[in-house]
Amino acid sequence: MTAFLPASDQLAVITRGVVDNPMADELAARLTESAKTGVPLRVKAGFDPTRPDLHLGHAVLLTKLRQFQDLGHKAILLVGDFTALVGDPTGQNDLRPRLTRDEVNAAAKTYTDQAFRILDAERTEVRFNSEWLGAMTSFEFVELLAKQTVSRMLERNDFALRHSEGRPIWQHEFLYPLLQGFDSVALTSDLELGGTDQLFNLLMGRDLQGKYGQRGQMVLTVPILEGTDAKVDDGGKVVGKKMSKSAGNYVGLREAPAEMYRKMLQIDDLVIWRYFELLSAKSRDAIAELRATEKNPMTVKGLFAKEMITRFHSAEDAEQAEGEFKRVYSGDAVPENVPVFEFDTDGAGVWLPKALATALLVKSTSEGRRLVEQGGVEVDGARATDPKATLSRGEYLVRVGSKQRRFARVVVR
RNA sequence: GGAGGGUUGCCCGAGUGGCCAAAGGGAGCAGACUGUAAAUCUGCCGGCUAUGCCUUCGAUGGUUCGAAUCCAUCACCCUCCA
Repeated sequence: MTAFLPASDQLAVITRGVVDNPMADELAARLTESAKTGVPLRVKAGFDPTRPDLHLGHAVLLTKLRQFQDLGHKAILLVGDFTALVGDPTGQNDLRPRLTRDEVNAAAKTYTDQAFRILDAERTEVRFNSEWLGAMTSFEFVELLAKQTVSRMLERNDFALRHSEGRPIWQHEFLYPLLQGFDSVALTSDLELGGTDQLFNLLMGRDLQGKYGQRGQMVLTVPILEGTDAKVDDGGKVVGKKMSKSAGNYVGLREAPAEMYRKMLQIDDLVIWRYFELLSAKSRDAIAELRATEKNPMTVKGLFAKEMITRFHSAEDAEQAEGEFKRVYSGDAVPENVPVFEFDTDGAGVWLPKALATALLVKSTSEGRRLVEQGGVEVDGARATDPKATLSRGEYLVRVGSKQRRFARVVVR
């Protein structure tokens, strides 16, 4: 039997960074109850495996789940392999492309590994919702549909918005909240965590559980992390799209340390505090003190980047990433592991834009040509200016851009 | 089932027979400036070893010397009526 901390101590941890805690009283009561009986709460958090990579945005939620785990509660990681096929309309105002079974399986496969960079694998219950949703009969399915009204579904913000603007709402999108809610029934969940955009779906779970004769789950929502391209407006508020791979403003949990470091250092000076608040293990007081004393934004971002890389890789990787970044960006040094591309031309040479495209530094020879014309290309440290230039037999170090600084070694024979 | 409106490049959105690879805005990229960021200014922003060629304006056919623009059919979306 697990020994639980007093409910008040647990609450202090649990409520940090939480946005919505609509059943605060019930939560306190049930923590007390659980501490008394020694029965842990079943805490559910789910992700749909729509993309093969988890990123820092997911880490916010997983970190919260980990906290429950560390308090002795049962963490349930739900992999929405069935719901991924349906597609949650959340966040997008229009239909998102449907995924194939293969895409979902591929994503689900790498998924739990990544989650376990944050969760303790030993103590996590991993479940896939195809287990029950895939096994449902048509009759059971209709029973589920009969538990909710259309008008209630239309209360959901993005449905209401689309409905009023005359944009399409598809039947399968409409179903999504019911399916997610049914997961809570199948798992007899006591509490579900989700992003703020999930509030409707989470409450749907509570509602459905009641209709299936269960004690309805409590819900907590955590903030949606803005992407690395977010800004701070005049009022000091962080504004920006949520972090997502499709928006290209993410830091993936599986990314190489050097890449993570670069991305995190390029976060806006003020936005970095948002990241600290949502992801750092530092206490709020420690963060406030840092903010008051450390005025160099580069130092602040470096601290954050190192903390994250240490968590997802190792302390050693974090040191290396920092060293590499300083060499490459602050000095003129070349990163390690520059990809090498060889061209066999019988001495004829390679047209520079062609070489750039082949080395994947640019998308097309047209783009390569443009970048040369704009002075964005260096060969062996000297700016290339002639878009018609040809690299003759030899070995070259080619660099494109200064923000991204893509490098390649080009060997011409 | 009926009537009407719509489908343009990454996104929004002009364009109703040649001057359209297609206005404008946003996003993005490069340069200058920098601290890696922001702001600002400048340039680019379908492909092709290129003063030209090829592909693109929902799809397919057609009219025409010539179509994103006209016609036909199809698909999809929206609105109103039933």
